[in-house]
Amino acid sequence: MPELPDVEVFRRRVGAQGLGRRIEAVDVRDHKRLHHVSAARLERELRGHAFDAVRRHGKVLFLRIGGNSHQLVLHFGMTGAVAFYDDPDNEPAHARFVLGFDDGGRFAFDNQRRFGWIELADDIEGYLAAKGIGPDALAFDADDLQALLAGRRGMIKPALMDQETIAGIGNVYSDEILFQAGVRPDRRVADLTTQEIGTIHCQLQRVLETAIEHDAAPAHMPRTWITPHRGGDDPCPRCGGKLKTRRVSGRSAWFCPQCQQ
DNA sequence: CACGTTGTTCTTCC
DNA sequence: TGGAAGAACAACGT
Repeated sequence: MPELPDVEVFRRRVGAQGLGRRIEAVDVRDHKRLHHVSAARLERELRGHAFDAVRRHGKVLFLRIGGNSHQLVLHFGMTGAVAFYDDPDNEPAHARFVLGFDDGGRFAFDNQRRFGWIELADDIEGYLAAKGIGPDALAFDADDLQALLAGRRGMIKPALMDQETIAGIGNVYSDEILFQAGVRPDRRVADLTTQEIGTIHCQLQRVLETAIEHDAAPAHMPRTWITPHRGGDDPCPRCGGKLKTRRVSGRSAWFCPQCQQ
């Protein structure tokens, strides 16, 4: 489920392998992935150009098209990745959008469950403003978080997941942040102390940065994390007690009732 | 085969 | 009132 760490890994992949390569073929395999842009327009804007910059904001990836300075916008929904490959046999199984470079290499937007989308934007700031997407989760301090959460009446987990409040955190990492911070997902934001919000901010940074260092692969996360134990009968990695799951705001939250208050 | 997963949209509710 | 939460939706592999 591509959240901020996953998309950051994709950003680095594009930065390392996707810049400066001239695009000569544009292959839209699934037209329903295109939002507010036709395949013809996309082909016209991409062909003959190369990406010259790549940025991430929250869960959204922006590839700047050199020459016209438009942004190719990628959102992955709940599944997906970007892939570079030379041998067509190495194409990912669910490539919905494929670019061919003039050096023979290819780029694929892989999106098994087709909840992702592709757009074209004039500029990043305008796109984020139009979508109402809030500040990136790695771009603010504890005081900012305090301000972002001020006046909220709901629970902390959905607040962390609200992309208009904070961009980049989804179901899995919100649980991990709250587990590390020792705060239950269903705690009311209004009842949190300044110190608890400070702890949440600290863990938010640490969890996301650590996840990026581990290539956002759940199996590679520290054993002291709850993420690798989601969905199973594993005991709490911290106290050995029984983990609990509960629907919070329509999502399954996993937490430890002993370690989290 | 019901489930789980995301963002969006609509509805319900305090 | 309006902010939150919930339900439905779109897709598909397990």
